[in-house]
Amino acid sequence: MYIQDVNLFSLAVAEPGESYKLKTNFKGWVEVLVDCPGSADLYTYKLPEQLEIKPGDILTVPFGTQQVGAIAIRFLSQPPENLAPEKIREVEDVVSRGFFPGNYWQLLNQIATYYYTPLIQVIKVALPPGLLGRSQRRLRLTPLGKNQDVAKNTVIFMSPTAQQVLQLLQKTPTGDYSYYYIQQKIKSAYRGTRELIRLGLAENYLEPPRINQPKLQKAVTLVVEELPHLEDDDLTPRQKIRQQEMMERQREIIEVLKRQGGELWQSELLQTCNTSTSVLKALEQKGCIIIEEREKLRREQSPSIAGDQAKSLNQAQANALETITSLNGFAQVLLHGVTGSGKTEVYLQAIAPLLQQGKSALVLVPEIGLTPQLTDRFRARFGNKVNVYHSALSDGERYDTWRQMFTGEPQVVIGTRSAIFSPLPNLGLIILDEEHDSSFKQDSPIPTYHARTVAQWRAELENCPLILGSATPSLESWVSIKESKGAGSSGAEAQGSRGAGEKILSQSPVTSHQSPITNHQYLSLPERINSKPLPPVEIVDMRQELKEGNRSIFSRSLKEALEELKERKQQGILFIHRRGHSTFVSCRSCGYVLECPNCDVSLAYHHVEAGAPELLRCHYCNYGQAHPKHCPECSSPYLKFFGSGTQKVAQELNRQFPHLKLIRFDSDTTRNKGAHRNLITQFTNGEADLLVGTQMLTKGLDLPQVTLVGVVAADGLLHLSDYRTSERAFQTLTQVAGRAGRGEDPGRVIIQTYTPEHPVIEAVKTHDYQSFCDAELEQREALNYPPYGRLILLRLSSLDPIQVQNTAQIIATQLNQQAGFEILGPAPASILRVANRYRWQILLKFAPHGLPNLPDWEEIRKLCPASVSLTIDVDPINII
DNA sequence: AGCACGCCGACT
DNA sequence: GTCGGCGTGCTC
Repeated sequence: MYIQDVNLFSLAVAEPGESYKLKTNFKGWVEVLVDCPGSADLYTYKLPEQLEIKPGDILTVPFGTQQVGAIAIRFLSQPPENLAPEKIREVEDVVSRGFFPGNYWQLLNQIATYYYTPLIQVIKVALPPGLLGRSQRRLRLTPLGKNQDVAKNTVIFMSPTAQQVLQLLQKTPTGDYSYYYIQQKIKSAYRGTRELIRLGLAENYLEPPRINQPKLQKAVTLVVEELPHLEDDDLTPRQKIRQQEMMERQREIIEVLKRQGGELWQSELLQTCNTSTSVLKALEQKGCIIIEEREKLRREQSPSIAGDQAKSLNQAQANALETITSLNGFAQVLLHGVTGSGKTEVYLQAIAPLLQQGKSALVLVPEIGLTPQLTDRFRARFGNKVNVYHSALSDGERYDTWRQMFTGEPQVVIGTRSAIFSPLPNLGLIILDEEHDSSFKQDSPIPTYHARTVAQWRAELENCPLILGSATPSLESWVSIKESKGAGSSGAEAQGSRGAGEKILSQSPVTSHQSPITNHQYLSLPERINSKPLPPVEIVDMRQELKEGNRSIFSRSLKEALEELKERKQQGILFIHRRGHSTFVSCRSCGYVLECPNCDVSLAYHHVEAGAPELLRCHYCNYGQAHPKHCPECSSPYLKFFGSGTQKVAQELNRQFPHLKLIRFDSDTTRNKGAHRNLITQFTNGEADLLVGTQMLTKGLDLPQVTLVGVVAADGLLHLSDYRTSERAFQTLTQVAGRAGRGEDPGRVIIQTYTPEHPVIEAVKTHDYQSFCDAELEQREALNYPPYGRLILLRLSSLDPIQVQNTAQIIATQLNQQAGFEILGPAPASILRVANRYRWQILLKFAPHGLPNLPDWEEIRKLCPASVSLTIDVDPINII
């Protein structure tokens, strides 16, 4: 079911003689992949004579009682023998043609195989939403049913359910609902609907799939030079004046059109001339203009950005650029540049020549909303050749952007992980910026792909370079470079990690190394641009602060630095691990902790604006309730807040530093579209002194005025029970620290912690990526964790706590009978219950190369009762 | 995913 | 006996 290799390429070509025959005679049959879970098989359909279909086309086909989306896979010259001919139906229509060139199919197949996901599911993440439409069965009243009197007289003969359905339909003016809706409203409604149909009061019909259509708009084209002169003498003086006026109006329109190159959208034309369609109609009648429907591609509105020229590069940047541009064909490049080293400029200059050659480039970023600055820079450099593709676009925008990529015009696509599927026909370069970021991994729904892994495959298939850029590369990428060095020993002067690492931190402007075998390259930008130093990192031991009588959440050092901000007219950033106000609320009398009714977590306290009711919110299922006045357990009024979130820190700042203006920057305040950009603009305009926020602050913000970075409590990052915790903490802290001192003034970083001796803290303090990696990798290797071992996580969840647990046990027992991998668990997830679902998991650990005999997932899946859902997460990132 | 069909318990 | 619930399996 999962491994379904569909090789279009060889089949589309087929036997030369045969395809020739097919062309002249009967069109034959086509096997299609149907969009329908639980049917990964191919289905055979007849090819209607009037439809031109090629493998890879997206179709609609009748399937059971509905019409569903399907992909044409291959042609058959004869129907399958074991299939009764009368059962074969005809293809209904073609939705989109010419998608999926050869190696794109291979990519999709590879993903389906590697991530144990049905191919159709993979296709679905690659396509823009709505392309694979499905029909909807609907029920509507007949004229008879709409007639109140008739209906009233018939009601007495009807069953209660039929009456309910009738009432429901009559309540809406159209008398029309989908079956799905009716069934939601009324239990077992279908018997009632059948009755209504029998009585002739209602009828059902099939609404064809609503497929995203290109948006058509009226365009006006000028076809004459100027308004023809016509005199009509038979008019009264009054009519003459009126005609003069009209012609004046028309002349104006022609002038405007002329100025715009003879063509404009009707809506824009009407707006600029402040007129109505009647004038245009008249002009059309005279044969001066043509009005026609034209496709209009919806694109995200971008603020106009001033053009921008290539900046001069420092030595390291120039070397990196030279290496990248000299690459021919597939190569994987790790661009390791410290924060503020100017990676973006290298990307921009690497892309520019590609566009000249008519090729396109793909740039993946962790979260598009978080990087308005990056997209702005690309737009400033490449103007309208830049397309942005991410899940926050409306369906229409996504569809149009997708079609725009499809045209083959040389362009730059910037997007989040799903943009790795952009259908760019002539791809010259793929860039993953901030490649260490975990949002490149999808953990639900399936396929649980990692954009970096898919990017590697795609770059290989397209035979183009892949650049992985980061200040804190993932251990996976780091090790793959190390391994390639070990493999390609010829001419390698830097043997092993130690040698390479010393180079990174040395004065040598760039280290470059190429392995002839794996074609991996390491490029380093060890210095910030304009030779700015990395900011010194000061670690504050909060235990010591407490000992010396400072009970505030701010250390004396941080307080001092905050005081200085205003004096020096500089700006700062405060990093807090959590959003909200307090992480939990507890009763001081009985110790009761307020918990989410749906999840096994405590509720976080959110302080809403003054006057609004105080709110408790679950950060897992978003459940919310009013903050109670008294303890629900013992009625004591003494409820206390514990743990600090962004809100509480902001409050505390306002209290202690009333003169500092601050902006809160977390998912609570950036929820609205564009809020992100606005807050950053406010900040860069100097409307605030301090930016207070969560993880979001770590992702690619470039704010030159920031000199101070404070981490209120690093401990929240350090003590999670996940093998990746240290890596993530190091990355986050290094990235936050990297926001300081990017401009003229030197920066300063203050990290507060209760465990200053922690290795992560030490490494962040010394900006020593290398020794952190060495220590961390040693541990990973000892325990066979990635990148030295591979993991597959089975996630089980159910509303029934007993059934999941039992199923997990049964599966684990079954798996234990096979060799070749280690099994951890079954274990309850660290938060057993989320949104009322109980979650268990089983972790499989095995050697990275040469797959062991992995279990037959089909068999495993059969062990799951319907009430238990099972997700197979390959190379999981979140395992707690 | 829908939507058959068919089996089983509760009721006229 | 029939109605209405729900589990199982099929859709070219």
